[in-house]
Amino acid sequence: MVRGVKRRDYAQYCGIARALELVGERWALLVVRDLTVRPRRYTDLQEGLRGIPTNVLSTRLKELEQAGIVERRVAPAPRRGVVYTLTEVGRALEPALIALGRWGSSQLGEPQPGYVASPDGAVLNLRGAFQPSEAAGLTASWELRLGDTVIHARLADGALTSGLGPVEDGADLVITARFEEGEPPAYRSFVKAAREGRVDLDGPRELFDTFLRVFTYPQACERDLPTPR
Amino acid sequence: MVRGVKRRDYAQYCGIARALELVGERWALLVVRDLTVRPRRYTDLQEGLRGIPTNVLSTRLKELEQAGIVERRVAPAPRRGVVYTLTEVGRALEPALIALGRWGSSQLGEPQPGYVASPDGAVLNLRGAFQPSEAAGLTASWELRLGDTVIHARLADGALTSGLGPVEDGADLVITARFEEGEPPAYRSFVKAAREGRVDLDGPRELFDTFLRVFTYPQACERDLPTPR
DNA sequence: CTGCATCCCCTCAGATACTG
DNA sequence: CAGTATCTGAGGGGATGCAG
Repeated sequence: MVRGVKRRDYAQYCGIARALELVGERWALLVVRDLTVRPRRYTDLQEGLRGIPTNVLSTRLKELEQAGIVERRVAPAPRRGVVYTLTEVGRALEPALIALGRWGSSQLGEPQPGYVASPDGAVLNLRGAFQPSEAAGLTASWELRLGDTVIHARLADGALTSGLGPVEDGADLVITARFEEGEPPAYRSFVKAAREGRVDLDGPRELFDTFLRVFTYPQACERDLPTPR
Repeated sequence: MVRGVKRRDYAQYCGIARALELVGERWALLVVRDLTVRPRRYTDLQEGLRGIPTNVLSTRLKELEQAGIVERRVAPAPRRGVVYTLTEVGRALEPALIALGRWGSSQLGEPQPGYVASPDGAVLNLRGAFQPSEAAGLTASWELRLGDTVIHARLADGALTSGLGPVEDGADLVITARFEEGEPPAYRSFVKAAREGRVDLDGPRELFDTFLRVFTYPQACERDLPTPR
């Protein structure tokens, strides 16, 4: 073992290797994903990341805090407790998350039984599906309803803001997905439903076509999930 | 354990989670990084990823091939052997690699003793440093010499092509870094040398300033910088 | 309740030796 | 050159305990 090199380091002076050292551990980027959308408490994260062992979540949060990516704060009077947020450094990971989500979405097969979908994941996948070139100059707002999950997307002269919850002062178009049995409330499922016409619209129909152009991409590289060995 | 969910899966119907299932294992994205720049043999990869255990490299390559990211081919007559390349799906990971590298570069400290730098990593980090807005409409070519590593970058009306080796029919400007003792031939070290004037130029000086504008981003702890000759 | 810490178990990574 | 075989230990998965 060379001096100055911790065992789990890659020992490469490279941005990609450094990124993987900091957020390459298991579950780490999913923690960042959820915190990118909104601040969360420990138990919120446990729910959004269903299946994460409590000791792993605890360890990741400490490591991410140590790395200056996550901030741990004690919440004020009503609903006291601990709230985790991203630092500026942590928020700077969003482009990487979006790029990974863009690629991974193209590699999603059919939802497996037992698969879940977190609202935070849906927001990030929406942002990954966004096609700026199709949105140039547009101004409009949409409200997407994926089961209990409500997402807003607003274009102001082609610039996107998006997040959880409804659009303030009403969306131009509300799109409610009619999910089938067992279909998780993921963004990908929402797009599938929209393409197949399994949606209810409240607003001008042409804005629905605009939505499909601006917030989806051709699912060229589709493939099935590998069969368990 | 729920049916249909392998133990190491995240069991989330989310593009980011899917990406991490496919390329989130240790060393996996670094293998893809090296293959993004050029096809490589097994031993090439071992050298570029110094420190990777041979059984892990072997396992990762099989997994990546299984996932349709990497292709294994037997090379033709001269220099027979096995050559690994990326598939279309694998090449589609480049934006994610670049985004991760951009972020990770901002988190790189001083090079630790024992750290190495692969030529392939330098190319990807160059692409991550590229600022399209600063390059709009520009046409020019640079050759960067980082020790034994030679990188070319060519702008054609603002569009970048880059890779290893010199520019065909000569670069407009050749920039040779004068590295200090122990400084690894990484892109970040090259930028540092350039900013501190530790470079030799062969070509018009104004193209050097253009290079700094187009291929670097502000890094922490910037100070007044001496001008190179 | 929330926010962890501790336990055991087992998988996978690290290191090294060896082979078609 | 392109891996396989084997051993060991770190770290993740899962259940449980417990303090504020």
